[in-house]
Amino acid sequence: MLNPLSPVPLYVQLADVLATKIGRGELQPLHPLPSEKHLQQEFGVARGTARAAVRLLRERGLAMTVPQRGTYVTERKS
Amino acid sequence: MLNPLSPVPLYVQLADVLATKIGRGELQPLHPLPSEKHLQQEFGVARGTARAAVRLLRERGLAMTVPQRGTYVTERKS
DNA sequence: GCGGATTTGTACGTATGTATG
DNA sequence: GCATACATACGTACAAATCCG
Repeated sequence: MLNPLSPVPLYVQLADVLATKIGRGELQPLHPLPSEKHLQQEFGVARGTARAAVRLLRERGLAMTVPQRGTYVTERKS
Repeated sequence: MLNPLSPVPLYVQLADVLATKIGRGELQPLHPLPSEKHLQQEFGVARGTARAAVRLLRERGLAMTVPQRGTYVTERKS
């Protein structure tokens, strides 16, 4: 899935993977993203890396996080 | 300086301390902020905590970071 | 209401890479 | 070549809020 040898940081690669899934509709608006723990296990990264990827998605406006609840795909125009 | 028992996270407290110094003019626009290592030592926090504080300052528009150079106080309109 | 599981938040430490001076 | 400084990535631990049985 992710390439540790790429100059593109793992957390960026992971965010891109998730963003692509959102774009494809595999992850739908108002539905939860996989939890940090799930992302760790699925992609074999550390939690900090998974968190950084989710943070990037938030900064891109693709997701929003509710503390102690989870992170949800943002409802989007277009 | 910082209060570990406060409900306010250390990295927020640290960002506030730096923001106050900027506001007072103790840290001036276009001048460098203390390095992450310096912040660690001066405030007795881990590097991740110092980084989080600097990140918060960037998000607040108070500072900008140049990789491998340092973080600089942002030039501000009053 | 209680207890356990889940999930995010904070904080620590360490190591390595890369660019700058 | 060496020191500095930020970037990435790993790991660990505990806290706090939520959810569910």
